[in-house]
Amino acid sequence: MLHINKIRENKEAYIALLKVKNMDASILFDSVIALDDKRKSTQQKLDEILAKGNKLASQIGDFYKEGKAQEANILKEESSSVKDKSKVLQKKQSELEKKIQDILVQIPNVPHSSVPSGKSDADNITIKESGKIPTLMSGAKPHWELTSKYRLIDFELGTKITGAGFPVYTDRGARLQRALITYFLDKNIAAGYTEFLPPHLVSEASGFGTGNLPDKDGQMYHAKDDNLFLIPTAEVPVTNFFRDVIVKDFPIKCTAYTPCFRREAGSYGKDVRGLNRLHQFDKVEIVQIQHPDKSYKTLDSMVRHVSSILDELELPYRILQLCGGDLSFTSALTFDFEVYSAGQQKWLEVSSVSNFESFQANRLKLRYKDKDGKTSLCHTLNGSALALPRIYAALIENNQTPNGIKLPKALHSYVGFDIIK
RNA sequence: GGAGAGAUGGCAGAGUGGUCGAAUGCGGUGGUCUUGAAAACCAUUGUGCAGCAAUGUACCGGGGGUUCGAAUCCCUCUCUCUCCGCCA
Repeated sequence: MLHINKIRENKEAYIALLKVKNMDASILFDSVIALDDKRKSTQQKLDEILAKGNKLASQIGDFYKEGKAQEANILKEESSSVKDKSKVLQKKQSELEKKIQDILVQIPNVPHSSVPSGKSDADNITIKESGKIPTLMSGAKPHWELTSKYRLIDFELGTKITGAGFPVYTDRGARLQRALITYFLDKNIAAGYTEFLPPHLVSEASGFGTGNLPDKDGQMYHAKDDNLFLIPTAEVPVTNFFRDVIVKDFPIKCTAYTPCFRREAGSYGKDVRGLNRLHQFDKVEIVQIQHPDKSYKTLDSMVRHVSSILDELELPYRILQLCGGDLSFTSALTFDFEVYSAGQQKWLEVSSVSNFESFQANRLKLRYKDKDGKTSLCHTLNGSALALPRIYAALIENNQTPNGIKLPKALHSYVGFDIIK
């Protein structure tokens, strides 16, 4: 959520920038500023009336102490009428506040000035390509055939016990999954992140804190009896650690492994085969809370960090800068990582690293104190490091040989074997 | 699941109708002292909104009510703790 004062200060610039997100904000901005003007003047009137009421009340108290009941009674009447007036204004005020809030939550984050315009993912800009796209042996297979050939994942068993999109990892397949989780966490810890293992269900309040509720509630699984939601990403619990917090030292760096649960309502068709799109998958997330002056440096460092992991896994990947049309509601600047999965000859998104600036922090009331003792909103950033299923898919597809699947060196000590035969 | 207790500032903890935005202690910050540090002592130390400021106003878990006046009384919701039961 944008802060009203920032909209006031940067109105024209924001309107121009939001055009990159294919949005015309001028009418919304004008109406929200007009409402806020009204809110301010109402607040002033209300404060005056309340001040009067407070004065009267204490005068009445004094009269009683002095035993002047009659004088007190006269003031009581006056006080009552003041109270009636204040009630009217208070109601008006809270209506104004609600209207303002209703508009503000509709406005997406302002994109960073470097974000290219564009309508869809087709307009994203490739800013880096790394690694060689492998030429596979003849008869190379997509991962859903490999997982069954080497008995790594049992999709049917998952369907039997739960439903489609809930795979069962078996034997070496399970060990590979667990190894990847540990490996990613270790890489993140080595980069200075502190590991957390948060709950996998969150309250409604947390859902609001990260903006998953009320807009995207159809995407989360809901345990209705207890009104808890299964997390769609570790970002939800971890970011909510910092709800109503005043930060003392920057940066705060968190990493967390969690399973992620997504209903994926409305998505169907091509991309759902194998590991490409699941209802439950594992992901290791990185989150940073940073001073506004440093958040873009931090974003770069997070991009480099994710790159270094993919380098070490010897996976070919490319980094895309998302165009305005593909940028999420909350993000100011996002880099997507895609790995090339040679068996299906496709680029698969495995990470999305974003700077949300103060957009999330405003809703969370996540602030810091500057040197003058003023409180200001922090910047929040997050990214996947990394999402497991598509990494898994690319790893086994790209490394398939006639003799089996050869795992990259970095994983040997984690998995306990170097080839899957 | 049954019974009870509670929710106050960064933390601990007083306050049961009117100088309470809130005692006191701890912690934090600044200072005095010291070669330096510790100790001691002094001062300072919540957040939002409006205002250039002075200041005003709101906030004692959330919402509602009683009253001229509520942290304090009433209703309601949420959460936490203790005991019992069940249980990984």
